[in-house]
Amino acid sequence: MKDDTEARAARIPADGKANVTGAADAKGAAGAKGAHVAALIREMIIQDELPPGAPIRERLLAQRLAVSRTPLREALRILSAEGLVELHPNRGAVVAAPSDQEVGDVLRLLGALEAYAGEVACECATEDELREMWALHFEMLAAYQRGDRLAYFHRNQDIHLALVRASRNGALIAQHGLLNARVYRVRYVANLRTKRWESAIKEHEAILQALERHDAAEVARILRTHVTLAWEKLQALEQDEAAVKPAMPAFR
Amino acid sequence: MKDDTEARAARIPADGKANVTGAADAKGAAGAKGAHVAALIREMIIQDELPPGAPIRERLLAQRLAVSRTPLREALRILSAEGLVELHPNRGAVVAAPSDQEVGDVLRLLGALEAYAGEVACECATEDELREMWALHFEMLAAYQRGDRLAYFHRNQDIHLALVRASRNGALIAQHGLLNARVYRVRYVANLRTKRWESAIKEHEAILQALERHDAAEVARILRTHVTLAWEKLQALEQDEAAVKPAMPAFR
DNA sequence: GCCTCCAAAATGGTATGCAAACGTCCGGCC
DNA sequence: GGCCGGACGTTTGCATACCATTTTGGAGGC
Repeated sequence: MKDDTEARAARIPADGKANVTGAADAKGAAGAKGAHVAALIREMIIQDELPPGAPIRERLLAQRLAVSRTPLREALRILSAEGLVELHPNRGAVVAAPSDQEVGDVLRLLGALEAYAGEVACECATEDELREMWALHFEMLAAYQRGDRLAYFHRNQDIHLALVRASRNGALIAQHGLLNARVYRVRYVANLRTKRWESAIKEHEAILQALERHDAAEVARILRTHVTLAWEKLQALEQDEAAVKPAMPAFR
Repeated sequence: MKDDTEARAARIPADGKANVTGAADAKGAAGAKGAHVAALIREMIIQDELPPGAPIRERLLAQRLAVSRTPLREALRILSAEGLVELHPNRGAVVAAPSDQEVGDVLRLLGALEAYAGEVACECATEDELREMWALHFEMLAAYQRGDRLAYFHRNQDIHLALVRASRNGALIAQHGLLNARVYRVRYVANLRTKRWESAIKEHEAILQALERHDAAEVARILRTHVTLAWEKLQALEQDEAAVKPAMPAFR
């Protein structure tokens, strides 16, 4: 078996080809090979080809990506700064496996960021931007009607991305993209497993309506909790499962 | 003249030795030589030894830091991800020289982050943490009385750092540290040049009092604007100067 | 049978060498 | 005199080779 990752079940398909999270590599972010390799590995991590906790063997991965170890190592340093991999000195790199605590921290932070973005967007979003958000919202509704959870998830992400972009704050957009990449996989899984389609749609509608009303406080209020809700529901769900089967080993 | 940076006037002295910004290198942040070099360069940038816009010559800087080019290049990739240097493919690296727009973006984002941290701290800050913040506040007052702008600036930073830490959100603390590093120098200069000592102190008092009252909304409201105020005042000041001497070349 | 210690293999870390790209400078040409 | 073009030097980018550290397998002793 040459490519053992092919067998993984939890593979996350992306309907686009790359830059799934909208991680906007800022202006001077480099265009060297190392940055390109970093993007490749980032996608591999997000799509669960490199699952959390997996050790990264430099020589192996380098020859799989058909590059030398030097650019690969540069890529790992970049991803480490982004929080997607953990570097253990003299002991190699592993794909970051954030604890529940850390995931919660990042999600709460994301919620605060989006809330702020929403407040700013209330003041400065254009008609076109609002229209585009509504369009994405309806595409999301369409995916909901068809039961297409993947498309639903991506339109959902697109809406949040559009909202953040409407803030016109480059630093905010970049930070949001980075943090989003760190929890992308968790949110995807949470989206698949929880049953809260309807409430999320209602919240989105409320957000967009509040945006049109320029009701910044309301936008912020909803976004704060909206971002973390799916995850909290998933945690509750897992606790229930754990209560049913307490003998399950700590597999995380 | 061998070391031309020695002659710079705007050198920023740090009374501690390192980690001036409290940039908390997160858990798995690597302990290899590359990360160490990155920390060195970060300090050099923050302390204005490497001024914004300065090109970074790999061989030169490598031998000055007594390391080879490989770890130095890794360090540059890290700093690029942090937004402190810009990498131009095949054309080298330069110290990031953020535009006024970008500085404003980062500062507004920082304000939003601290506001959120303040809200959380309202709920979960301990008595000890509050006492420590008051202690730092009084140290800041002492520096104010002595006219020691450097100590004042550092105690000021310490207070904000303590506030963010009180949020107990690792991701928030880390992001705050990174963003803070990007505007550290600007804020230092703004602190030196503007005359708003008193109002800043009043605001800090109001923040701490609101914290004790668990008045999250008030804490957030003040912090939002507090962070950007010094910078805005500096911009107004520079515009006045520009109005007086309009013939000044575009020197930043 | 288990623990400990040692050695060898593998892995990450660093340094250096080579190739390609960019900027610059000088000379020729219009 | 000004402009264009080519050659040179410098600098970055990548790859490979070497070194240090860790880990793992096994053999010996308790």
